Amino acid sequence: MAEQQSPADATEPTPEEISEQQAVRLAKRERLIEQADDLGGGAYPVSLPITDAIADVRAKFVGLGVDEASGERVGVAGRIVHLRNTGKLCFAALQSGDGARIQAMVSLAEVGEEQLAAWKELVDLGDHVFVAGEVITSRRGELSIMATEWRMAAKAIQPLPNLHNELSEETRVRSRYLDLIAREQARRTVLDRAAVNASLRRTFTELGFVEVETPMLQVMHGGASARPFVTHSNAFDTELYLRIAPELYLKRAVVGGIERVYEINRNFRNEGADSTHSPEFAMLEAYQAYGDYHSIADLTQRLIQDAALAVSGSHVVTWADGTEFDLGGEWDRISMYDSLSAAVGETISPETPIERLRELADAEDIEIDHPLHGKYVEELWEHHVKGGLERPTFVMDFPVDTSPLVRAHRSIAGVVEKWDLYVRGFELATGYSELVDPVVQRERFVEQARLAAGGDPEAMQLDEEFLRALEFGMPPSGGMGMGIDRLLMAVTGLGIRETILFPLVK
RNA sequence: GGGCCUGUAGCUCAGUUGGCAGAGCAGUGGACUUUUAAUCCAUGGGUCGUGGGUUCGAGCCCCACCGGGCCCA
Repeated sequence: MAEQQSPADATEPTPEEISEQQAVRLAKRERLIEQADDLGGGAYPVSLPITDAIADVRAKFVGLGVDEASGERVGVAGRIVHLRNTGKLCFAALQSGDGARIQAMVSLAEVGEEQLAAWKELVDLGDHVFVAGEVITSRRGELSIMATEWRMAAKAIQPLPNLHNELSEETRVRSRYLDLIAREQARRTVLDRAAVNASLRRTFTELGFVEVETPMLQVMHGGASARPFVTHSNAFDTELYLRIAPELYLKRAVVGGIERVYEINRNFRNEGADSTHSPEFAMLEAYQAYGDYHSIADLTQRLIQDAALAVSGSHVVTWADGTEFDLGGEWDRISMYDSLSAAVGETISPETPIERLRELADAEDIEIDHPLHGKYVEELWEHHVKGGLERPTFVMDFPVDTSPLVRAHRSIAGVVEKWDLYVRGFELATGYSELVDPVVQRERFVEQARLAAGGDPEAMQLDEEFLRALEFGMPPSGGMGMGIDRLLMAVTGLGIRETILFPLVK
């Protein structure tokens, strides 16, 4: 070709920056574009005469035998994940986004010398192509389309990874799009997550709950104990916080009369990031006026069981590694103090002196940071009871001094109406009978503010606006929070990095 | 925060005692009308994470930094 440097070359990567394979493919792209009229519309045609999805063709012709012709024509498009040619006959496996594959056959007899040569010269593994032709089966019985026409649908400039090896863990996470092309489980996880989200919303809707969206950028951060991300608003010339929880706004909604309210959205916590903690994570919170921690436990069990049903078709879910896990039936509700008492062989209650708790902790070499009664009880409980929980279990009635924003138990002194739900060994959700007395709430906030002033970066700020809302009267309510990523882990058995489509990576 | 492992071709990985940088797939040229990770012939491709150091000589040894992973706290 006599054509010299075109102006476009100036903006393209220099040869030093691209691999040999990219250079080859860029040249093929140029040819497709230059000879668009002869080559079916260039490298990136705007539309293609597709008649059927690959999966539909597979389903429709499932009964076709070996080396048979159906007599029916289709036009399909897909990414080439396998490519062979034998001189006058070429084979390609086309894969659609859902992973469905079909074989395309491009033969001299059907497309002619020119189109066959163009296919062999210009089509690479990884390209999206369109083929139209009769649905047949090959001599080996493979369902195929004997092309009478082919077109480039989207030319790939980067070579596809080798699909015969597993992608490295890092490539999977950093280049999830490749993971999705290569791995069925990656595709399934995306669908499972969507199914879980849809199921949650469906269940909430059936139960009369209203979905709202509350601020992600907040002037005050609150609703949880965690370090926030700080950002700056130019318009207000003030610092803003990315929310650590939606709680204080959802409660305002309840005050305003949205009596069954929930939000599914992202929270941000400026803390350690590792394989089980992501700085941003999807969270569900729900509040139910005239409910309490019992009714909200009922709700939580229903939400999770419905989600399991949506993903697995059963309350018995099958994890990625093949093990079955039963999320069905009524889940146990055990008391933290009672279960701890049974485990250590003596009665532990809110009246148990802290000295005795310290002795029990020392005997097990458990180190405690904050020497509160409740801290000892929770640590001892985790040590003695938590590991033995097999079935999903609500652990109820926590010590008051470690749960400052929860309503006191209606009949047991020193205990609050709070539960944690343990599934598969980790804390999946937490629920409360919400504290709605504005005077008590203010006292607890003041205490938190005192801790903050003392340098505790996780302590809550005193949210005067929230307290004012409470002073207008919030009905007695149950509330719960659940991590969506953890729910996915419980239902699918995957690790957290697998459940997040694009985890934060440096 | 501590310990251990890891980074080499587009992808997945080898690389011996410190002595010419390797394989499979992918690519390029050729043969082949039924392939399924086809086969056969020929062949190109490397800032060995980055920067220092030791050495006649460093992918390999030492130091620092960057990225990733595992265990512990």
